[in-house]
Amino acid sequence: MSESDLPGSQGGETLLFLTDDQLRQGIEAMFFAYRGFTADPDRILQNYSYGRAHHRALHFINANPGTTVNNLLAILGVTKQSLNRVLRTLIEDGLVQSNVGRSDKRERNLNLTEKGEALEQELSNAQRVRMRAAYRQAGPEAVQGFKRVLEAMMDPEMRRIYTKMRETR
Amino acid sequence: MSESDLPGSQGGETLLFLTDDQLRQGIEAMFFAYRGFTADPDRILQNYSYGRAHHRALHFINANPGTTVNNLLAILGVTKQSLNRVLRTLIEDGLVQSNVGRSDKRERNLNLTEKGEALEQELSNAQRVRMRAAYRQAGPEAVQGFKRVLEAMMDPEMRRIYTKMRETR
DNA sequence: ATTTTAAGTCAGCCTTGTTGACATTCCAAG
DNA sequence: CTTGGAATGTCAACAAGGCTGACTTAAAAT
Repeated sequence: MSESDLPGSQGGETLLFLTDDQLRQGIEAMFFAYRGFTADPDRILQNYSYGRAHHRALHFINANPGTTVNNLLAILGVTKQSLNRVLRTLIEDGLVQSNVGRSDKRERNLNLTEKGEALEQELSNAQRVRMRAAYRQAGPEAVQGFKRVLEAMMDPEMRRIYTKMRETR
Repeated sequence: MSESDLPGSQGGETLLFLTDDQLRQGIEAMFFAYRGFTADPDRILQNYSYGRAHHRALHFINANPGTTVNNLLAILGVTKQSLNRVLRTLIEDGLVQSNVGRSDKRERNLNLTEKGEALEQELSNAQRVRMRAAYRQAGPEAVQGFKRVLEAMMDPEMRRIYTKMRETR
């Protein structure tokens, strides 16, 4: 309404889809989809009386074995007190192992134990099942686009971290 | 690793992109992108000492003028106690108006006041700026795919609500 | 007349985020 | 060798926003 009553397309750079309503739809799609995205792990976590924060820690320790606390803080974007609370219970419960760094003994290298890997697997399996179904339903080209838009939506620093992680895999 | 070493594409139904690593990348993309998605409104909300919950209420009242509390509960997927806490402050602060229903006097019809519309505009403007930039960067085909995957990721009931809202617009 | 529904409220609990203060350990620079 | 600063961890207190359970009021439906 407020812009772009322009009709037609000009191949790859249309403005047609940038009406406020189209953008609102995208916003709502993100909202509803994110709920689905977290629903399955959330259900599983209840059985262990853990929360989403525990899942995130498990996920990124698994993705970056031997990572330090500081690095994890940068990825998760929370305070160290917040992370520490979660990390402590995971260590106490024997899901995460924290080893003093070899070169710098102030640092802690974090790794999943077998038990930790098992839960991480259970959680990400559930999440992958939904992702796989969605990908299959939407088709390969859609998946390309999906990732392109999500990447463009990230804060630059997060995109940097995201890109680095996918490279070292 | 666990499936699909099949090479090549078969036009629209490949399995190539469904490796666990590809799926994990999608999961991480969702995580990092959602942070970007909420970052701008979150910053604004601090100035008013409101939270994300207030934003969601404002958004969906704006999108469904005259909606009832029950309807809003279904959309947001929270308990009425949770919603009521947020709604009460918005009504007290004069952002939302609650009117007894005409046909059914048990119901309350919720609408934004001018003040409420102003804040909703400020918030969704900030969010749209980022969406618009991301859309433009990714291109129109990508946006199509983005929405297709997100829709496929929703719980069926949420997809129903999402679809209905976009129709009545 | 009774039951059900919509809305609201009170109390209490949990998770997960925040600040601020402070201790410890240890690297590195002066 | 000492000292400054970085990395880690911990304590306390607090807030937002979820949750459950119990209960009231008003109005609609049966």
